[in-house]
Amino acid sequence: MSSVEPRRRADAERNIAAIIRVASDLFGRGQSPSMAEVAGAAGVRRATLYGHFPSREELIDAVITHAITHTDETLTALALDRDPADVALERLVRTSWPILDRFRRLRTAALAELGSERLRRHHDRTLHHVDQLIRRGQDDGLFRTDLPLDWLVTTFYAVLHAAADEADAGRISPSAAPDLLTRTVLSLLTLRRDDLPEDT
Amino acid sequence: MSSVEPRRRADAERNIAAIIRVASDLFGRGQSPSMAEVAGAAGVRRATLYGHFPSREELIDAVITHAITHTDETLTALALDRDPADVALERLVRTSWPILDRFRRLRTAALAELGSERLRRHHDRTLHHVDQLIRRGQDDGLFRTDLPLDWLVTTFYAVLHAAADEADAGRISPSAAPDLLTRTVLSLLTLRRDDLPEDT
DNA sequence: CTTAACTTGGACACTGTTGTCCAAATTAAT
DNA sequence: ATTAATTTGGACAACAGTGTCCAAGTTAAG
Repeated sequence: MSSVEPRRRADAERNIAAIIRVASDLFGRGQSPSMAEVAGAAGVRRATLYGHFPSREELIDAVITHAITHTDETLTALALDRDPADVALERLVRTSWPILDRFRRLRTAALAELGSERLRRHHDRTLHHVDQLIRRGQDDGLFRTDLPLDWLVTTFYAVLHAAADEADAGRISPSAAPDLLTRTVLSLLTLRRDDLPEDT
Repeated sequence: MSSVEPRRRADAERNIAAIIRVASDLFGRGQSPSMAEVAGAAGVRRATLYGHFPSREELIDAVITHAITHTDETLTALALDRDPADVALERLVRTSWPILDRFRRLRTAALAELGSERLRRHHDRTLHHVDQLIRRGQDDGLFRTDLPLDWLVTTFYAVLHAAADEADAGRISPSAAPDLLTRTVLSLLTLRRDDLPEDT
């Protein structure tokens, strides 16, 4: 991205970080905050915000870029290509589903405001993690193949999203969510077998 | 609602109908059209629109009311309380899932613009249909009970919504959607020995 | 055909948002 | 302690949306 670091002062660095942090949060909540709201939440004047991000578009772009990096790191650390696919999936859901959901919402917001063109450049390696995991599960005979991969991925995210909505609305407790989600997602993806051995 | 019919002229009646029709469509698509857009799409001047609906809020209110009536009629005609719950559910999904989804989006839009207070008066008898159907399925031992009813209802709608999004985006063909949906929803709701709670 | 209802076209005030600009104050770095 | 980067406070223009108003034109209904 930038080979030339313009030697920024520490307070500028701090403000930029704060702005991206709160903006990620606000946009990730599915809202569409004004620049004034972002600036206010970051404890900064509007002029400062515009000093760092010349336009709303560039702000969103920066937020997306940051989120991709962060999400990708998290998912990579989860080593989703290890262990049987259903085990890896459970690990993913139990520990990181809010991250996945936030990234999804951010992406939706960005899609609405930037259009699909500007978003395509960020070639979604984040979403690819899940894609590959589910495909692996299918290949290994753990996940169902009577429904197309794309559709399975879609429903997976749909359920995550629903859980996040319910949690936000306080209709399910954050502590109950992982269990609910894990069971739902696994029973959605795994092969139907009525002959399950009882070992757990 | 209205015991006093104000003796409207025929063209006014026509315009009101057109406005509600296009507004339902625009809001039901998940967009948030301006009054000008609604008026334009209805083939009417803004002044006329405001003549019938004094404010944006009242327009949305009218659209919601209309949608509830229409949706409720459709669902009632489906006689969801007849046949085994899974059969009734398949009937519902195969024939009327777009209606259900449109109503959901409308409700979301209204929630965002009117707030939850003004929306509570429309006491959601529409959503109740599905609620009762799934409960009946649980009571009859056809649907799983290892997940709470509310959560099952939520995921049901989440999957419908996802299908609608995919269809809108052209990623699944409208002809393939009912099959995909039916299979997904049924395998999500129906009982399987796999999902029995570990202990107890 | 006449009246009353309705629509039109356009103007207007008001609000919220984006984006720009600048002089003065503050703060980090050397 | 000096310099240069950065923030501040506020003003400003431009634009889009809501809601109001009205005089003149059109249309349905008796």
